[in-house]
Amino acid sequence: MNKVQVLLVDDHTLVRAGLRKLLESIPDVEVVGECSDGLELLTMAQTQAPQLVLMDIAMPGLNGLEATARLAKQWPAIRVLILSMHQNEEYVRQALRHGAVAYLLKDAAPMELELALRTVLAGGTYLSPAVSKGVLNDYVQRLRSEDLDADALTPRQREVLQLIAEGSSSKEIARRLELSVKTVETHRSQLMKQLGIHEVTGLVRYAMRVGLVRL
Amino acid sequence: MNKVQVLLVDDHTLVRAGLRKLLESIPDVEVVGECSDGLELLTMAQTQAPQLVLMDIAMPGLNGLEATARLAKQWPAIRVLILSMHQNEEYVRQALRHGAVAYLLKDAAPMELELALRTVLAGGTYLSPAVSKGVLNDYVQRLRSEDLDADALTPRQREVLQLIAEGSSSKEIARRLELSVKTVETHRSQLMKQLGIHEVTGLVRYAMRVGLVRL
DNA sequence: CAAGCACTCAGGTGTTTCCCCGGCTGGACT
DNA sequence: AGTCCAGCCGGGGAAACACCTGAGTGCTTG
Repeated sequence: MNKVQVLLVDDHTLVRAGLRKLLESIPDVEVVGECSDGLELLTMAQTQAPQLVLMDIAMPGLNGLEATARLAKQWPAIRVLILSMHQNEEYVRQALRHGAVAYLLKDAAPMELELALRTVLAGGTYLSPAVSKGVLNDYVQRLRSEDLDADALTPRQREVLQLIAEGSSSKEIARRLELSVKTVETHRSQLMKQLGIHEVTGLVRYAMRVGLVRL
Repeated sequence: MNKVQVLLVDDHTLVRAGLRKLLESIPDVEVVGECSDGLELLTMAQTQAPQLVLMDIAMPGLNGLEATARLAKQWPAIRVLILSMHQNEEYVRQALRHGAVAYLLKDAAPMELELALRTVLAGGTYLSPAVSKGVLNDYVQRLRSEDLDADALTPRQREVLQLIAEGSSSKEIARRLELSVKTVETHRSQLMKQLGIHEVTGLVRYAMRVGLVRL
């Protein structure tokens, strides 16, 4: 049975050494190389052809996020596990967006590393608990804040708002709802006044926040 | 030390009895009443004044979701834990939106109940692992699907699109970016042509999908 | 070097919004 | 009976937008 070949990327030598030990303590894992920055990774990825890359996010030169993006473009088969100190949600978003399949916090429990590895190899995505908790809370928070203000609207207003947010012009809305264009415009104005919003774009964002339209 | 007073709502007598046993096996928990539907709950909430309500989602008459919403309006201090067979994401959304603080699957491990209770009493929100996993996957999925098409845009276009989606008019954008209004309008047109979108609203939705602007 | 592309700007035309004003109905709650 | 409010409709005008053609710059890439 083949071992999983992992490439290690971190600018701190000592950290790298520690991670290597940790990785090698996991059965079926083989560290095939180490790099100290993103550029080095890009060349080494070619020669070593690892299945996995475990990479720090903060590095001089080409940082982990950028490196992930480029790697994903050139060798999409290589899975990237991001290692980071911050559970900053923006970083997480960026990482995932750039194709990372895991986001591990540096203060995670050692066995998390193995867990993440296994999850990733099984085709999944792993986020450190603290991170995923943040994501979940965000999600919940958003849902919570919704209908509180959404029921400030009358049924008709909701209906019109939804059509607006879906991209219909006043004329189209009038046709669909069998109303006069003027009436639709009145609803529009009312909506804007009540919500304190003065552009269509704001209406769309509002409609999405309250769940009237999906992404 | 006072016990936590819990009200149990489920239309199946046997299920109710089982849950009661389960709850009573948890220290510091006291079941102060049982109801078989939402309407009954609304009256009993008054007389029993429980801190917690553990409620099935599927019930004749007033279902769990509706009941949660009404309860939240009248007695916002009472925390509702939803019990459900389905991990249907829409149900979860609805439940949370209506003010539920937990969403438990009926096939969860018994100790999950205690865990959920403690989490909720500590002011948190609890979702069964299978549920939160779904939520997370959704989140990740969305982020993934994004930049695939987002990098079809040039930096300038992204910049303009973001400002549009944030509610700026062409004039404002021109001022901020120190461009002519005409140039901004050109970018607008280009964006629309490239993306096959013909209204501002569509641009906003697109911008949100690709994560250029937040809700 | 030529081609391609991002980016810049302009003129012009028709449409759509946005916001102001006004008025009329019917149902609900007091 | 009176008031409140959702819903309906209109005129009119300034601003913004959508769509078009055309054009000049500079950088990159084959």
